[in-house]
Amino acid sequence: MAVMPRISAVDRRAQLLDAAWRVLLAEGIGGATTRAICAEAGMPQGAFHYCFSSRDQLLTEVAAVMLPRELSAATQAISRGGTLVDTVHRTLLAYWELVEAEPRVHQVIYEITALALRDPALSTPTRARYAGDPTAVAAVLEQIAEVRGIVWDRQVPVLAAQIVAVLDGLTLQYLVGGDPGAAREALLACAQDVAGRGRRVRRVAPALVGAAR
Amino acid sequence: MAVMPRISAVDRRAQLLDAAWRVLLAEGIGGATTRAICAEAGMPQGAFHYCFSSRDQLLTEVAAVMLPRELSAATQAISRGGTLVDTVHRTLLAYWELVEAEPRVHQVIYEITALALRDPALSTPTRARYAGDPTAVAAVLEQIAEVRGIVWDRQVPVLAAQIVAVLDGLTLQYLVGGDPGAAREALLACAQDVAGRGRRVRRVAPALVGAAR
DNA sequence: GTCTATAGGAAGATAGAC
DNA sequence: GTCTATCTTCCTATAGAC
Repeated sequence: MAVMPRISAVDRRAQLLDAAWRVLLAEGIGGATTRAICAEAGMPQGAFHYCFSSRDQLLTEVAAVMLPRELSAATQAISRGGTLVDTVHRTLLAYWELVEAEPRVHQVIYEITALALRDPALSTPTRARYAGDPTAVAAVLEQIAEVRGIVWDRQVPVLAAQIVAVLDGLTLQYLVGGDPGAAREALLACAQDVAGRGRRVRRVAPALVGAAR
Repeated sequence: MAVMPRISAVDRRAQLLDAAWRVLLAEGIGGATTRAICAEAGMPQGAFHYCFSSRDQLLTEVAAVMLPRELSAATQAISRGGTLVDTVHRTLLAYWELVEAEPRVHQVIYEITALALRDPALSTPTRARYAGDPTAVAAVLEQIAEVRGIVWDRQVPVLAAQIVAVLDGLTLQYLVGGDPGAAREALLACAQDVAGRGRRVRRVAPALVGAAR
């Protein structure tokens, strides 16, 4: 067995956070023991508590870093072309492709969420995520409205809550059932429903104002 | 310490399943150890493996019994009065009231679901639930269509998947955020969307015309 | 057939060596 | 300041007593 080189605690922290994420993806929360994480990081288990005061603290930090990454890619996918349905649909799909590309990431998010409901230490980053997602989606909706010259005829936070719920629910269905086709159909249907709530307000041509209603 | 009375294995099984459910509700999956369950059932831990071959087996049986109970109450709430939106809304609310009344039950369902994604033994009852819910919802939709004399202008399985996703997602949001108001608003919005997919095909009796739509 | 003492292992954490 | 041998605890499961 090789002799352990002396490594600063801050470096070890980074290595452990990295290793923890890999273990979480591969083994889930149940498998993310301090021993497994240290093994993945190539260091003895005892080193763990030199960097983190507890397993809980590490999980909390992992959650704080990883949970917010989820939506960022999807919220940049707003495009101008096509119908309103297309625009909404493409935005939803941008998120969905993240789910299909990395289902494990979302699986871990659910595991962390479930754990956070029992463990006060984890609840802060989790609550932040569940408060942040609807807010981010609401921002996207506002952006779409701005770009397309429409208003939503439903309270935007309610619309956002609905969308987040559908995405979360479909993700869960997909993780359990593994049928991406069903999810994509539901996603299109959702896009149609959402687009159905858009009302034109910006003048395109005077003649259209009356027809738009 | 009291002497243990001799009890048949089948009776102990029932007691353990009962106790397991209570422990699951109170402590979650993580706290549902064989020891905790036996303590709750008032029997020594060693008795456990006389009735179940493993902790996994007990959890599987609990899941098989408990998961299907969830929707049954909600699917009996179809009423005829009011608009189509009202009918759909009341049906969704019937389910939602179960969530608000017993959030812990749904929390445990998510925990079992998350565990099942890692543990093949638990996947059977869980998959059954995730396949069964959309089917049950689809049946309710067919029933509503029949009662109201409409057809859905979207594939019923897709509509059902959407509804189940919204309910699952809102439940998760509610468990994390604890805001029933937000969920109820989103539920009403969902009911409006669903009702928007109903197309009248049968002429309703004159007396009902005023009340309908 | 019913029950229990005990094995056997893995977890998180720490005291103290270098 | 960096690292590791060891402690305590709590788990599931079994071998064998009644």
